[in-house]
Amino acid sequence: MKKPAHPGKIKMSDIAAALGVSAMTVSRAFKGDAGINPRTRAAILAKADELGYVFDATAANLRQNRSGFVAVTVPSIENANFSATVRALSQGLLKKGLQILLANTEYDIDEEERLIAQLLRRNPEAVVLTGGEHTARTRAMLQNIAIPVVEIWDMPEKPIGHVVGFSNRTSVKALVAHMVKSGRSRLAFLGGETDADPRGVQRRAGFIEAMEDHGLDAHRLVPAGAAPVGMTQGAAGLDLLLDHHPDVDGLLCVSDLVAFGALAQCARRGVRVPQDLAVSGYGNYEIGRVCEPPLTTIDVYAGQIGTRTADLVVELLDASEHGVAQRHVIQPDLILRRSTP
Amino acid sequence: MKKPAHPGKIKMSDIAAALGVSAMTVSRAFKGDAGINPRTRAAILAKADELGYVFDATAANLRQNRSGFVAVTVPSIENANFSATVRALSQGLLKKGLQILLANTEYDIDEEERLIAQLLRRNPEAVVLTGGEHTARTRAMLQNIAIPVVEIWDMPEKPIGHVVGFSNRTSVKALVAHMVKSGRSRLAFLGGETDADPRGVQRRAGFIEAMEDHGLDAHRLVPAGAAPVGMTQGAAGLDLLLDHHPDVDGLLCVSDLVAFGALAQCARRGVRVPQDLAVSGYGNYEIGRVCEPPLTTIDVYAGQIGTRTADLVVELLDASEHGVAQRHVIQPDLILRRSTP
DNA sequence: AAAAAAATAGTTATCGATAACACAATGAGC
DNA sequence: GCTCATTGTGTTATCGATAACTATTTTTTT
Repeated sequence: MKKPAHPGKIKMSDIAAALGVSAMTVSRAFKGDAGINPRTRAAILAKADELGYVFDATAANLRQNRSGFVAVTVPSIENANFSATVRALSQGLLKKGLQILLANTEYDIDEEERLIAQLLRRNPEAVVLTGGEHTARTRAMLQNIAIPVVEIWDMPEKPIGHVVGFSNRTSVKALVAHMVKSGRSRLAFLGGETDADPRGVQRRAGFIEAMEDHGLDAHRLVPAGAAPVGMTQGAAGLDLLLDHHPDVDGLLCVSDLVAFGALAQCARRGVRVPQDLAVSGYGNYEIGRVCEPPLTTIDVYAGQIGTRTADLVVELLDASEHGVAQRHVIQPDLILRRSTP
Repeated sequence: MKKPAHPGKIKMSDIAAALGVSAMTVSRAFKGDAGINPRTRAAILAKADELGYVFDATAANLRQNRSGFVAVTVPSIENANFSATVRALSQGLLKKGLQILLANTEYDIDEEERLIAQLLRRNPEAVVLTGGEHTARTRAMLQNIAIPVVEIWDMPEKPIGHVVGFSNRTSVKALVAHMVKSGRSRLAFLGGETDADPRGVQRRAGFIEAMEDHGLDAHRLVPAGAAPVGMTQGAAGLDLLLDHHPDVDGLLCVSDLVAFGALAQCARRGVRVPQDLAVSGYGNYEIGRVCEPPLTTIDVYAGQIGTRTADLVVELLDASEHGVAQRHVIQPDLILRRSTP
């Protein structure tokens, strides 16, 4: 007689043996109430509790070919916008018993490729990618996969599957329009020059486009450094800006964090906002509401992206048939506050 | 003949059949180089790539009784301190091929209990809990479990297993001492009155204790509302403070976020910091470095907590024997900046 | 060249839960 | 009382990878 490979673990058959029923009956007791005598069921659950039984999802997953996992990648969970999305997504999926398998790409699509390869080994039921830029191998891995793929936070031209996002590029136009309308024309853009953050690049491109639409010159482009760019880079960026373009009268920043850094530096240098310099952020972070002056910004509804993605994933998993690729467009809103006139 | 339950999926035996070898040989090709001819191995990997084979970790996990998962709970991933810990933890574990299974408790220990029960079903190899307060059932579930349990971000009196943390209570004393030494004595504490955030409660308790140590009165306690408390609550809290305790000359806040909110409100009300009011934060968030004036704070080394926890978990998993419960104490540091004299 | 050791590959059984089917017991309808 | 539907439970095989063992080369040693 062979000894068991994993000794000591309590399994369904142990409960079954203790009660003189079959393992199948125990299995049924743990699922829906389908076809089991309530008394038997109660006895089984009581005994399971008594024995300290822990359901083994791994075995069930293998047999059923359903993992209950949704694979999710984000550039960095430390970014408040992304963590808001992940939290909402997580909450939405939890209601349906789905667990998130989260991976940080660190703003690197090669790392994303490696992580996705790892995640796929765990049989996720859907894949959610933040951003629309991926390596060729990533696309190949996901192109013909049998599970839903959702790209979020972006509006890729050739999406892999479904999309829940918005156009970073066009959303900037509202900011430029507002600045121009209120009399500013020598506008600058801070950030968005590093390929690692495609959303930043697109915002910058949107700035240039919008300026040209208004017949204005878009040469005031200030780099903020490698992603992730935060408040510190915003402060440094403002110094750069005033060095190179002292005539500037309006500044658009790639995010509220950068804008706040710039704002703080303005305070130190005695630059009055918005009188001397109008400043806008992007993303509607909490800080933009609280700082002085509060920041004009674009709300991209990070939480809503997560919620809608969760709804979409649930819908796709419920529908047995693969419908067409869906494209959910979130409409970002311009939030006017006192940092612009 | 029965049809397969999960049709279409490519498995090791398909690769084996295509090459005229056994499934076991394919399995060996995917693990370390142990005992397999390099040529055979190369052929197998090539064929696997050709067929688009994806390793099924679920099956391997079941057979080996190793999941490669570490279960982690945090109050909220949206808090920058916790997300820094999670990111560092994630990176440290990734090197050893371990994946994080993350759950947000939303500052609720009953929710934590439910989430842990779910997480345990997936056979995690270790459990990491943020905080040291748990329900009785949570403790029961984890007390006699065969895997390492680590509590972080706290210094519980009766830990479940291992600990990587610091004393929220005593770390506040350095702040009070600094304020007193620089001539402030009518100190207030903002936040930490809600049980949902035990770390905040402990910081507040530490404030009261420190005040008594200095022979000062600790009645200036201002509530900041339900967890999570952020910048918005800090701004509102400052108004409350000045209403009830207009004589205050030093303010300790439960976090840098709250402190920043208070700071912004000071700017609006014309309260000069630090001349009229010294302000300190807690946690050394990025904002405290960038705002004006920069915040005196306590650095609790959130990233380091994650890194050390990852190292500990890896060490515990490598050691076959269960050693004694370890207690890693992180030493928080006082960071002096211009928000205090 | 024979014996011993090492390298390589195959066989079988197993991890734990459950789908699919088979079967017994109970109740309804005539 | 007898058939038929319903409910509750048991049996067997299976998901895919791999540990443990056995068997076959190939290489090394004496």
